[in-house]
Amino acid sequence: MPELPEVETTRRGILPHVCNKPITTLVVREHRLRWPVPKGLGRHLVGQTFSGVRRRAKYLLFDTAGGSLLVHLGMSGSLQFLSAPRPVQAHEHLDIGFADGSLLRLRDPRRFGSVLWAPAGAHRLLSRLGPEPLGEAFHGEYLYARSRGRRLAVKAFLMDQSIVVGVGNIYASEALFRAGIHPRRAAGRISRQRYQRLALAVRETLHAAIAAGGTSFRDFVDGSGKPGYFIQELRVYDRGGDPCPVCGRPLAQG
DNA sequence: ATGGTCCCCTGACCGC
DNA sequence: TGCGGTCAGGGGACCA
Repeated sequence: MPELPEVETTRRGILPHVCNKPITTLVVREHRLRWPVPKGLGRHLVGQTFSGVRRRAKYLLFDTAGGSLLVHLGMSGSLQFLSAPRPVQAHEHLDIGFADGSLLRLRDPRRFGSVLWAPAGAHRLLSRLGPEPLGEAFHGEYLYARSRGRRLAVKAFLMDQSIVVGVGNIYASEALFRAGIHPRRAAGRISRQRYQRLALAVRETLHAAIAAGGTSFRDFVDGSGKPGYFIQELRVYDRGGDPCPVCGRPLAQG
């Protein structure tokens, strides 16, 4: 499931291939994603070029002169750049074709992803997002302040995209483990000092995952079809029952 | 405002 | 080997 490192890996993989090339076609084979793919999307894209590809939270924004294509990979989505067309396989729902014959193809078996249009780069879905975990606004003091009075589990708190973006199940588990915080502890009952360790652990975990090209759990591949290798570095995610890397006792589920 | 539940969907997994 | 049931999982919508 693509979280921040996987989305960032995707962005870096396709960025050199899709910018400043005239868009000639949009083919939508399946409109039924998380939200319907907008009918008028082709009118926004065809004849334009992408001037850049940005990431905000787990969203990719493909910028054009008139607005941005907004792509979320959901649980099972991946984008692949193809230098020439190749036969369409199952779950390959959408192609953006360029003048040189190359194309960008979206595959998403579970269709929890979304492809939307954001006029002027703004969209309702982007408006309530918290700070980027690798940016300056995210730090221990921030987490401490936002968590006061909150009774939900710290893991759910960390996965709340209005608190901090990009952290999902995998990296929440890993960061909490690295910080030595139990995932079910109430967010409001964790000390300032521990939140400082947690903020650091989130940053370190995400940086390491990006450096490894993301985590290929199930079937994540980057923009050129290559898997990521961070799965080899996961210490606790999906390892319920395995021995704890620190104390040797069996890890609990979730 | 907060927190809990439901739902979208497919593939993996399990028991028979 | 085949088949039906169950469940995960991002995150918005909805409800108490």
